[in-house]
Amino acid sequence: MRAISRTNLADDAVEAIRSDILGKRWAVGEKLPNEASLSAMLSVSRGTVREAVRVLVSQGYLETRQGSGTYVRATSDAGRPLTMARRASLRDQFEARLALDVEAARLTALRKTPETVAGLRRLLAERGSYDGGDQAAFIERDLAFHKAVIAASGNRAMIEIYDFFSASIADTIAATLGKDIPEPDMQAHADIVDAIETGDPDRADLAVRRFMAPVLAALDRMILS
Amino acid sequence: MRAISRTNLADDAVEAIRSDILGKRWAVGEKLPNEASLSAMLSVSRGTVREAVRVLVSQGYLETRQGSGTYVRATSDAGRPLTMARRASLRDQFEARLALDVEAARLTALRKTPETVAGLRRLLAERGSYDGGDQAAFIERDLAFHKAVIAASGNRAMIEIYDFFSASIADTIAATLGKDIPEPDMQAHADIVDAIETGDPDRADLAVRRFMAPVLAALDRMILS
DNA sequence: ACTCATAAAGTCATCTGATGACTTTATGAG
DNA sequence: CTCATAAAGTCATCAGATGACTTTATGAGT
Repeated sequence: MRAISRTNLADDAVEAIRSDILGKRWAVGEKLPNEASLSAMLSVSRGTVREAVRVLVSQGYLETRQGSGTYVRATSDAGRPLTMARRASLRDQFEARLALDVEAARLTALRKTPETVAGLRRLLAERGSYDGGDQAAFIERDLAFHKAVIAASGNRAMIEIYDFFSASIADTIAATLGKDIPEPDMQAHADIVDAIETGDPDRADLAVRRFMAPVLAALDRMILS
Repeated sequence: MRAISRTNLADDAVEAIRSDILGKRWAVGEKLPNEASLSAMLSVSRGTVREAVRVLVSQGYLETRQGSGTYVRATSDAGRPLTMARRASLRDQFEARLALDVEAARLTALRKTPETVAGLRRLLAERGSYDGGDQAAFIERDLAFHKAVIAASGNRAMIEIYDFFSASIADTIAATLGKDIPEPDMQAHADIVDAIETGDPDRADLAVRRFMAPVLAALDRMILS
């Protein structure tokens, strides 16, 4: 079955370069390697590099100057194309995420393979439990797990929406709150994977809701206080 | 130093093709001439055509299928500035909508007031049943009802996401399929309102899923055929 | 006639190589 | 030291070829 067959070099190149841009590999105004170098770095032809670069130019990330080079115009997609639900409250954003998390878990349960389940368990092991150390890193590992559940559903629309939200939320959380948000424990995470493994969408649904309930409750307390 | 230095064939090609799309030269779902033909029509090389087409794909106007051709995905730029999940398949988009519909119904059930329920009943009455008349108008009335359910949840994030999808999907549905998609009947709609009125989120959840099931089944049949 | 596996044709995906246009840098005469 | 000019670097565009995938045409077998 198809699911996440990315068979498209140019799109891969777009994401690779965009990722480097968002990761501040090059500063704003800085020049990228020339087309031949990018071609070698990404192991694709120069024509494919050009297709990728032109997409990023059309999206405002890059700028090309003939005879000179290709330059970074923006290292963040903040103000850019998605003026969306960013102004929505944190509570609203979490609820939207919950909607995606639940449905993705249901779909993943229906479409799971032994490989996807094994992959989720591996990510969960890598995530570990929060030991009070680097919080940002832990949140990142945690998000990686949840994004993997979405990805396993094979639904591109949900993947993209979730990506948008996770970036936005990570932003908000990091800056405004820090603590006070209860981190669902290992067992709650494992329950989701177990439910997916059974292939029962209703169980997967329930596991995700149980997982998110404490977080939403904590948000309500913060809003009321 | 000119600001309007149009000396860029690929950008010219993008605008030429986009203009033809917005001008409805090709309907949604219709196939464009192949790359060689476009190359000849625009008097540019095939590589330049590919760069232009890829930009339009990234912006949600077109869709390419290897071995088959390039197809129009949307003939309007209404939904901008969300360049997001437009490339997802129709099935994926419906699944994402289902996720929002279900969660919104749950939240609405929890937060309902007599006024919101009355408002939904009124919209449902206005919608009526499909009598074989103006299809676009009916779809619009139908969407109005579902958007009202989302709106009643009070969740701004979901409202905005839903708006984005409904524009995109209305586009696609109207042009590509027309019939063959079963329209859930009056009773299924009424069941949702009834479930919301009870205030039981699980019942609301179930009512929405029952409502959408036939549509998804129909989509599967179309995909398989 | 009808079904269905298979061949053939059509189309996008990608690579390689080459030429032109424009910009930046190096050069050297004055 | 200045500055016109050559040289080098880089993007813009084209042409041709091969591979991968999809759609359509074909024809044997029933």
